[in-house]
Amino acid sequence: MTTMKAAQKRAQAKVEYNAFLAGCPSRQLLDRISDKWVVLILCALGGDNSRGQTGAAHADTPKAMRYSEISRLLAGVSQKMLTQTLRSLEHDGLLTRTVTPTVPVTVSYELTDLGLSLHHMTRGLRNWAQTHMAEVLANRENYDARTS
Amino acid sequence: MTTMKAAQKRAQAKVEYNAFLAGCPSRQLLDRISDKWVVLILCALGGDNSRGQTGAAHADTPKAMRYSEISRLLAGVSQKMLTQTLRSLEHDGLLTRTVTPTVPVTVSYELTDLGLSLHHMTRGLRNWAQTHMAEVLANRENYDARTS
DNA sequence: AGAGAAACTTCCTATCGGGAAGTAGGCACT
DNA sequence: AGTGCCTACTTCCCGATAGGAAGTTTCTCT
Repeated sequence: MTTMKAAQKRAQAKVEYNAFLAGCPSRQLLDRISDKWVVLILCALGGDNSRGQTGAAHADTPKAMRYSEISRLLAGVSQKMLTQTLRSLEHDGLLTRTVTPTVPVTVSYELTDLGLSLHHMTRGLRNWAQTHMAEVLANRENYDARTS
Repeated sequence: MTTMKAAQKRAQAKVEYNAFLAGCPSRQLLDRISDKWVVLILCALGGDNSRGQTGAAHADTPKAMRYSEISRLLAGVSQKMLTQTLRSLEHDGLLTRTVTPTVPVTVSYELTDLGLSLHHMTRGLRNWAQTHMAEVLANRENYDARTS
């Protein structure tokens, strides 16, 4: 990693990434995005906030949200994890952090195009969880009954 | 009404589950599937094993794999986590575990239809990680340069 | 008899997430 | 003037959890 320009390196490396390899950067990236808080934050910022509309694809209305808004929507997230996860997503360029020096300072977060592209995946995950919940529950009962 | 058909039940349940609520079962399910080992195992069993083909969608050839095969493919997974994760996926009905009493016992794992449907999501995640790796790397450099 | 192989299981420890309390800095009310 | 409250964090402590390594079981081959 010395004389090659970053852009060149990236272009060449694209073919080489394989998330199954422990040392591969794409594996680390996959590890990071395979995180419950990452998925939920992307869903929140991607606009599929309320319940319902789980099955059908509907227009995304990605919207900027304030720290406290996200905190309220993602019931159960600790402030520490929220801040930490938002920072890492900002670091990777998935969202932008904007500070407005209002009365009490206002910080808003918004998905970038890159973040939006990942949002398509996370929205799918959330929808899957909600639509197949009943099936999974049935399978669990079944399994527990068999192994009792 | 216990005579409700599964499809109906699912359709109704859809409206009720909301992964944003901390207590909702679908939230717990989302937490479980938003796990790096879950994603990688599903990718492995779903058939997109080798490197390459990062961008284009290609035919899945879900295949049964032995414990040791998975262990070898997912470099870096500990035996404990592999066993644990496979059990939880079996418990939820995403894959089947088959023991064949051969010379040294052979255990093979295979995706169920439910697991296969989730595989579509996880494959997307893996592809996303591999195709956008370069972009993320660039964003990180950028971020670090700005905040240095 | 002893080695070896597959698929775990158990134990120990390092790391990580959650809970709660503390911080900054500006306004607003008494 | 001082007390208190607001947002968006940061810090600290502790219990839960992931990882590494070694042990277990059962059978076969040498």
